[in-house]
Amino acid sequence: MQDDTQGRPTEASIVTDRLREEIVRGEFAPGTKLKLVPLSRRYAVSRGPLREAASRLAAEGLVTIEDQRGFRVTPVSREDLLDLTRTRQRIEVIAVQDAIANGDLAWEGRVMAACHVLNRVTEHDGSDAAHALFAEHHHAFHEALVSACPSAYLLEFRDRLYALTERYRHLAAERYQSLRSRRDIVAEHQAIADAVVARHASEAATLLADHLGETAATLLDTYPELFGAEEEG
Amino acid sequence: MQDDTQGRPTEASIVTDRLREEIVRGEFAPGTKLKLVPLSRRYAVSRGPLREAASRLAAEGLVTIEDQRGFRVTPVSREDLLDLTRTRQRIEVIAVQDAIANGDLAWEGRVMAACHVLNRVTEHDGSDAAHALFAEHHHAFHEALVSACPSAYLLEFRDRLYALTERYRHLAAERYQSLRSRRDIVAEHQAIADAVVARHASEAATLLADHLGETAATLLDTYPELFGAEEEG
DNA sequence: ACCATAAAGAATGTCGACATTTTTGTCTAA
DNA sequence: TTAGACAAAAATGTCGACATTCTTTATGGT
Repeated sequence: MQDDTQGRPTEASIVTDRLREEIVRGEFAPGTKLKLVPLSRRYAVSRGPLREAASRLAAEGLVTIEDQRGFRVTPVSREDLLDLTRTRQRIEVIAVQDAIANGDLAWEGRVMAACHVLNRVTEHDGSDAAHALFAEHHHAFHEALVSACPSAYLLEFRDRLYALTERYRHLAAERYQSLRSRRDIVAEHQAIADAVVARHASEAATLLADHLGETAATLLDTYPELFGAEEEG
Repeated sequence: MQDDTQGRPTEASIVTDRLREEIVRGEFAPGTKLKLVPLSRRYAVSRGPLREAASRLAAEGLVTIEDQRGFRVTPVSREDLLDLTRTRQRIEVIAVQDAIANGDLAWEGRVMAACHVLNRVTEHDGSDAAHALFAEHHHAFHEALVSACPSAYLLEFRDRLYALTERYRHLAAERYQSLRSRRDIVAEHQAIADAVVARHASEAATLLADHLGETAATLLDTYPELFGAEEEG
């Protein structure tokens, strides 16, 4: 839990954010040991702040602590992705229904705006920049959907689950250049946005849950061999 | 996320558990600054492991980080308790329904056993020891209820919410000696256990949600003045 | 060839010290 | 009396060094 009204952030906080982002981007293989000396060179900080960062990320589920053996990027597995997806479906459904019940007009605007931008930006080419842009706006869209949910606890949990899922996406996308399925992503997003703005709660819930489920299913049966035991780092 | 198969735990892990327990027990007033030098004396460790512990607890919501200003016990408020309770109702309801759908006979046994023990131990007197015993078995009972839920993510989130709620309970109980309401706690617990074991999912959900809601309501309107701005430490 | 054992190397965990920032306390001026 | 500025004190954040533990490699026996 971090305060918003902050002056200079601490090195530990900075490195936490950087490390989180790099893990989510899949730049460390799952199960990789987070060796503090190399990392301290990479980030130009000592091991102290790094330990803090790893400790925080451990509580978020991205890092695993093995006492006396240091830190490790949390492994991935088929079972974990299934549980993650199922949980995310449940949480996001609650959050979006909360948002539908509580959202005002400005919220509707944010949803439509984010959806529009996302549609225009959805994987025009396969470049890295395009993928990053997609990831950014995809995140913004899903964030907008639930942004009218009044529960801070629910939203925070949702954020964590989102980050964990993103890692799976990036891991798959990184290894297999083009992560494109036969789904019409634009149509899915548009349908969700429409249902949400029309305040059709149960329809929105179904669409959103299916959307999340489809993503996981695509990952799983397109790249089934990806999620087994992972090698050392 | 901590591994189970561990040899000697690290000082940071030990102190994390101790600090968490003390905060949950309400031994630090909400909003209190966690001054590291006094704490390092108290736990006989240096400030390094303490910073790690505080960092981990921050991700659990028990501690708040203010960069360059150190750590602080997360404040309490009426709004926070309401959000916490509402979220907990939703999460626990899902978890218990999962458990009902997936639990086997051994799980039923665990529920009945924990309920029985809890009934026999429910606040016989007002002593500290009795209260601690009640807290322990109350925790065990609610844990047993959801122990057949197969989702690790859901259970972990539930644990966090439970700990946060426990802090409110202890804070109120600490200040006001006898935390006894007109509720028949034993009957409530028994009804939940019965519904759960009978696999009456929606009835169990209602009973459980009401149980949690009642607890929060009791805290709020018995001790309304407790949850405002808290003093410095 | 294989396993157990032992030594060497590497990485972690912890501490104490230093620099910087925040906080406290005091004094002055309006 | 209050507000603001300045100095002193305290607390934080960060680093580098030491001891311990884990890991790897080498060694020797069966």
